Amino acid sequence: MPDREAAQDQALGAAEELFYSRGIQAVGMDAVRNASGLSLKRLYQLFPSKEALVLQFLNRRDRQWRQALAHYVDSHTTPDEQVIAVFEWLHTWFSEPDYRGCAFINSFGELGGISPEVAAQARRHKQAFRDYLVALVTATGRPATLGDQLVLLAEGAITTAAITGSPQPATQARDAARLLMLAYSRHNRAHSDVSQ
Amino acid sequence: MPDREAAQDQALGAAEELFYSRGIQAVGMDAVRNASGLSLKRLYQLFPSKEALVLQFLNRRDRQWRQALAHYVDSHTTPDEQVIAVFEWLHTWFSEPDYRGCAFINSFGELGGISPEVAAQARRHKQAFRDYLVALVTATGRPATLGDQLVLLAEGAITTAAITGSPQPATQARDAARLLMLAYSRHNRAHSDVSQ
DNA sequence: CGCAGGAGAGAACGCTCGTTCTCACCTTGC
DNA sequence: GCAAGGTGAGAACGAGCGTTCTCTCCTGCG
Repeated sequence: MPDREAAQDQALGAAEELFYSRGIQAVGMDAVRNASGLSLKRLYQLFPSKEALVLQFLNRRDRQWRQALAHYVDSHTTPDEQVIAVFEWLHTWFSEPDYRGCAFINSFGELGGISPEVAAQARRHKQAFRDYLVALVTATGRPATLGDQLVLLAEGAITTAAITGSPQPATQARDAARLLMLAYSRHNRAHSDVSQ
Repeated sequence: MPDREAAQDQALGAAEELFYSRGIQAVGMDAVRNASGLSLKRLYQLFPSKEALVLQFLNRRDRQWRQALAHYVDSHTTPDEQVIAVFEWLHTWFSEPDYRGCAFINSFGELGGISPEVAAQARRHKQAFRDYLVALVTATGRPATLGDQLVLLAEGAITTAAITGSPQPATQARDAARLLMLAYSRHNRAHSDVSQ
């Protein structure tokens, strides 16, 4: 049984590339077999079913995505810069040549209606991102409300960049984020009243 | 040949409900047959293939969605109110019991990687929404830049509401939109400088 | 009244998918 | 050296898909 962990990683790597670029249902286990170099038998002793492979793919993707984001944000020092860094990182992500949106939004759209596990995984991922961004925002002394608004800008940029094929939404979202941060800055806070 | 148009509408109505709630690939032509009450033979003489049915479904959905939005917006008078009305309408949409996000984002995630036609249809729909919102924004005397930012808020609200299952993102997006409109109002315009 | 033609219901076909099985082969411990 | 068990390659299987075909029935017109 040579290196179960390495084989799993190889399978998940191949599955990620295929699932992300073509969608999940359009990719058969034969394609994963060919791309990973593993035999079907080995694949099925590493993952009991395709659904298990899909869930582990989402799990791995969640870990890697959040880690890459946090790594970039950590390279910035002030809290305000760290919030803006999120949108800068989005821009580099959108610029990847085979960028095709958020794997969790895509999976939710494709399977969320028929697979509660996939829907739950998407929910967890988005919740984790929201918690992370809200923490960055509250570290600047601003309210969580702003964090939720910035989440919407980021999510909107993710799907708009995917469909238009341009990284520009990241810049637009960053500019809007700057304006909202200004609106919520200590100096302006007393004057802000957006209630009807 | 009794009423080809009515039969098409019946088929498209059934297809819409199934495709939207369960995804496209998960719905077979048999399911469309059962839901529409049409025979398979009739279905195939109305639409030459499943792909044609899918594209017409997206076409119809685009028309109906934009018409419903425009109808709600038109019931408001001032340009500023009309912009905000977009987010109010989103809230009522998100509150529908079987809301499951934007059919075009979902279709793009599921089939955009393997069907250029589906990807193009999603692009067209989002472009039309963007043009509409930008027109509403410029009618208030504010720049198109703001329109693009509000598009991101709306798109983010659409997916966040779908995944979390709550209509609350519409309210958060509306509040953020109000703040951005304030930031871009004539009074503040000279002082806004968000460049790095 | 008879018959041609189209419609409905669903069986059938070819294909692909997820999953399992076969079988020859290779390793490995005694 | 050899039995035993695990492996790889791919065939096989059952189910489900999109699509087409069959067959029966109904309809409407001469």
